[in-house]
Amino acid sequence: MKIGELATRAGVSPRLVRYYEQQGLLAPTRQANGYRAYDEQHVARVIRIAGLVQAGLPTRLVKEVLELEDAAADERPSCPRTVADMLAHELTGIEERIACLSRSRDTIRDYLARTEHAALLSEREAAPA
Amino acid sequence: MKIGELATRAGVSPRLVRYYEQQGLLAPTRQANGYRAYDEQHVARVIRIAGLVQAGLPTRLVKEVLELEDAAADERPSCPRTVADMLAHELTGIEERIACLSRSRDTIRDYLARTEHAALLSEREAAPA
DNA sequence: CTAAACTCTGACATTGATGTCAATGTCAAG
DNA sequence: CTTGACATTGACATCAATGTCAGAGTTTAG
Repeated sequence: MKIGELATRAGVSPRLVRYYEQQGLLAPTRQANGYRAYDEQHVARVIRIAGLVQAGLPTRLVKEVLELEDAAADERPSCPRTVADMLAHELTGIEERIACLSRSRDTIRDYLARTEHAALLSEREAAPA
Repeated sequence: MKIGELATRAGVSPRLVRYYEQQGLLAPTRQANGYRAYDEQHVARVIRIAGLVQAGLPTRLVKEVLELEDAAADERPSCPRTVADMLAHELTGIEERIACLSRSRDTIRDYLARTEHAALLSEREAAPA
């Protein structure tokens, strides 16, 4: 699959896909003509990348998380202490973000529930965005 | 309290505090000399703002969420349908971010647990950042 | 009183994530 | 073969979030 299809399926622009590649987050193969070639896994990966970036992680961090997932098959991955420290630190940051977002979610949810538009909440469940 | 103390206590730069004000997120009073004056609530608010921004919400959204919280005291707040729609939409976005971050959190957590540095996890609980 | 530390405003710089445009190549359909 | 859609690279533009600096006033410590 070429970049246009990938981008459409992942819901981003081709430009962004190239940017992610430039940041080392994506490594498509190339066809003889120089076109980038993607497969199904790349679609999922781009969606994941965009989600993390959207959630406030800098691409540098996204890269590390994805590398972890890639290496997740290893049973007992080796990991120098310094890297482990970094990850533990990042983990804390992520947990803080989750806590912050959860609070916002509750705020909005409660608010909608108390307005005359509570129906929107169940609507969303029926037909998720 | 003046901007310097506020900034220190909230863990951000004075510059950022002024920026948030400029974005309509903060409305300090002024002393006779023109200095901005803050109270305890402002400290919490700035921390909250920084957290939301850090978590990937644009200031425009942060503003709306905070306004909601401010008005949360109202029992049956009125809310035009269009605004409610917007909020419902944002709620979905926030939920997606939470899901994405949660997955990253699990990835990192599992990874650390499987390395020889699992101890870092419990360390963090003892002495949170 | 003076010097250091802080504040104000306003302008300019930067970084990260994207968009856009240009010049060129490729491919598929008519 | 030609035209239109899509690809490539690279440069430039933009927007939000911040940093930094300058010039001027204020406050506080010595």
